[in-house]
Amino acid sequence: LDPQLWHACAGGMVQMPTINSKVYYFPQGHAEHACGHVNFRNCPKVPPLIPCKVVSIKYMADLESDEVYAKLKLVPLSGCGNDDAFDYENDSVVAGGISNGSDNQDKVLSFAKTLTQSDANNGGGFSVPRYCAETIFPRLDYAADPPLQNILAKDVHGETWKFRHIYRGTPRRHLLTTGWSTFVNHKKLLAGDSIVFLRAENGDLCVGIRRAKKGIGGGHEDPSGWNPAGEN
Amino acid sequence: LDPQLWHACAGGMVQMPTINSKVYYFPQGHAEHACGHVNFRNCPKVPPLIPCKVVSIKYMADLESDEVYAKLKLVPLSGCGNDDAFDYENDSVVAGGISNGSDNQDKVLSFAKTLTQSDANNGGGFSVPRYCAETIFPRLDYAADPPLQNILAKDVHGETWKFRHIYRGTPRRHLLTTGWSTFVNHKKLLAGDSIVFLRAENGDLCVGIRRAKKGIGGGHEDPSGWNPAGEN
DNA sequence: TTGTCGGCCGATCGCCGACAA
DNA sequence: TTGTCGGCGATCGGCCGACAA
Repeated sequence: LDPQLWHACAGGMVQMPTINSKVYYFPQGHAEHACGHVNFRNCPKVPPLIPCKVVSIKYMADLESDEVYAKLKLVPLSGCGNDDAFDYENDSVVAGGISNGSDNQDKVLSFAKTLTQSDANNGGGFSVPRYCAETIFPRLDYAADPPLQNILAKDVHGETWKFRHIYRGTPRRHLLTTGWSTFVNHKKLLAGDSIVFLRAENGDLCVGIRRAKKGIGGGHEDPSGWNPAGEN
Repeated sequence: LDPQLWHACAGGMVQMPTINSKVYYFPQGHAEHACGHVNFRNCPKVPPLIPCKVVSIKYMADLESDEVYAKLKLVPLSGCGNDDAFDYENDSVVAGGISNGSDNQDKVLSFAKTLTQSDANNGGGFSVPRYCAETIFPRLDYAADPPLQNILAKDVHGETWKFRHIYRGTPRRHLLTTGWSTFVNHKKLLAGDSIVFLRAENGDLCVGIRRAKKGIGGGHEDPSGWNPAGEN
């Protein structure tokens, strides 16, 4: 999975350390994200935080939901629990290296839009914000009437999706029509979920999705749905 | 899962031992049905057959395919490998007890039909053989024009399916129309698969399915599709 | 600029009797 | 008796511009 697409799907709030950088591993924080309850009582020697070095990073995407996640391999920097051997004041910890996939962002453009009811209704298509159509999508021949093209986009699994991109209506607007509802149904998208379009360095168009936060009070989103992905 | 419905779905060729009856357990035969290869070389002491007593039987149905299977709990009758302690000549082994669910068959009627192309095509409904409609389905009021009724049938999971049963056409024939294609699509039925209707002792109508044999030369079926289930 | 709506057209679903095996 | 077919009417998917936020 392309790290650029991965970061575009994960959103600008997600930062990843670089290989060989130093980080803290928080066992309790990790345990809180486990599926089942993790009981530390039987192993009371677990320290609250463990200085580690990042050995490897695998950018992954769930096969069913397309949601992105990462596997990090961490190696403790000092002997177990011997915190004194580690320099807490060293800024290189945590700040040792951060990558949000935007190192060459001048070349990698991405855009995220939260789906409206009209986008998610199987009654029709997808309203493409002008910014997205003009900066991410392939150039449209505006001499045609109406201007239209077929666009191909690869998802996080490398699967290609085909959409009909048309510029029509009064006033004119960009729309995805044929192919869109197939995508919505197959990915089980609902109003509130987000879609990410990304133009890779090689010119390929990619598409990712970001599920709406479930649970209570999950994340405040800009209600305008204007989320240029990958920006701070 | 009702043993009567289970046997109707399994078909007349399937016989089950009764609880406490004596049977032979064939480890090699069992291994041949395992998903992966079972290697007996590391345990060469496994005898070719082991006399056992049937301790429990659970009638099951696969949650996805509706295919029926059973879990048997067997207890060896003698010390491991000491075959001499067992009376091979005793007819009670294997013949100790057989149940095919037809103990009170005079009350439990069932019928199986192999689906034709016309039945499985989502273009329409299901041609109900007269015998099935008249002996398994609820009585139809032939005074109406055309005679029709809604029938409810429980599948192996206890889920209820609704079908419109109508007697129409020239010449007259029994059909299932509304509700049938929903059932076919949900169960992913194909031409060649079989459907089983069963009238339980309490009068409830039940429906089961029997997938077509895959693989090479799998089972010769009566091409007429006439398979009164549960009969010898 | 773009979200929602009603109109409308074409495709598909599915009910029907005709006909024949 | 029942499997297959063509017809056809109802429903639905989905493309469209109008309109307003």
